Amino acid sequence: MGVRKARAAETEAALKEAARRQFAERGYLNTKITDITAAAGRATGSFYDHFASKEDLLRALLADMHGAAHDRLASEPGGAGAQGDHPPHELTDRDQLREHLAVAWRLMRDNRAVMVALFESAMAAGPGAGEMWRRLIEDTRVFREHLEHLREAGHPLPGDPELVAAAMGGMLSMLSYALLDDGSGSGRSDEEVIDTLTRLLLHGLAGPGGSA
Amino acid sequence: MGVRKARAAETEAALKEAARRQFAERGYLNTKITDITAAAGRATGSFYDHFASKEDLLRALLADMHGAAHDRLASEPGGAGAQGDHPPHELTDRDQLREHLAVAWRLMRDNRAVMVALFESAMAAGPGAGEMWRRLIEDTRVFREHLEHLREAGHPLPGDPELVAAAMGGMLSMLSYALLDDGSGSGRSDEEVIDTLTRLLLHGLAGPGGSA
DNA sequence: GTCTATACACAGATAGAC
DNA sequence: GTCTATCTGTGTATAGAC
Repeated sequence: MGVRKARAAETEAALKEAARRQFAERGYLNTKITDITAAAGRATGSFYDHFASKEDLLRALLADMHGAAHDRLASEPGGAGAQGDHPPHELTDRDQLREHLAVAWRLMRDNRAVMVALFESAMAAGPGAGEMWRRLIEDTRVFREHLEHLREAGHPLPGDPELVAAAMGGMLSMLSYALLDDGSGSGRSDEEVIDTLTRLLLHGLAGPGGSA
Repeated sequence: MGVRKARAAETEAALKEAARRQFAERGYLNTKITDITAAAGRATGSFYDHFASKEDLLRALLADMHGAAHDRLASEPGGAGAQGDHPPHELTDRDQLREHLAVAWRLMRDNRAVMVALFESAMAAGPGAGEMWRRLIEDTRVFREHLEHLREAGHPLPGDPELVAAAMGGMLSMLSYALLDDGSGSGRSDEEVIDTLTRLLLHGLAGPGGSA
């Protein structure tokens, strides 16, 4: 790779990194192109040598995230890979439910900038487009599949798998957006949130016994 | 009231009504002042004779909503009024939980425009402001209070009342935003959603028996 | 590829006639 | 109070020198 290309790659990386920082702290909608270039120490015009628009940049960030996630999965010990179906699975098992929620929560935390951006982007499209529902369904595919397996195994569910999964996903994304701010007030630990959600989703408000 | 004032009131009402329609179908952020005036059959400039800004208009719509809600409560048979504390209450009772969820759901449905607008408005403020968390806490005050009563009565909860209430509220608002579109695809009835949420929140995924 | 300077589009808001 | 016409501010995107 030539020096010129290296420089270019460096600039592109700087822009992405700056964008991530800006999105996480000011939000996607509030961040202007000039905020990103300024934070990256580059000129405004340079932005367009790498990305066609803010939306295009977001797509790039999303691709990076997916790539990283894929790499991580591929190097896992168990190595189920990208298949997505891990065999013996019950979402009604406390530890396994907790693990699923923890994975989702950490994913959101570690990629907060992209999550925030996608969220705001979908929101700005407005309702009516049904964009929000589409994304919710898509992002909770894993939950839905687990629930369908449960149902096929004869376990009674609270409702249609797709709807239940969407409800769980909505709870997660809303909470993460609202309180996953860098040290924002609330001062709740990841553990507290995950434990609380696990208990709520496993046994509900009535508690384990169901005697009340 | 003179004819002139009546005309003015009429225009203001028309603007509000048009805004509600526009917000509900295109979203708050996407709706321009000119969209509202055009839909109301008025000139652009007239808008500012009644509202200082789009945000100001939203505040007015919110006030109207609160006013209507207050009136409705005051004319209720039981008539607990605006006090907010209805005595014998257990969120662990199926019918009472369902009723609470149904009330919240219907509120969101009937005031979809305002809900959407508030949601998008808070979102546009970006995270970091903690605005989303603040609103979530505020809007789930009733849930939180019920949960605190339960806790004081010795009932074990999934976690801190404020957090559990926020989780429930987040689930509700996210779902309502995503699928409470006027006849938008999904084709789920209010009853299905409310029943599903009731079951999920009452007994969780493990079901009533807790035997699994 | 990166910069500076600038054109362009658009939404918010105002001025002044009626 | 309502209208038409217009100004302004702001963010996106491009042009052209280096």
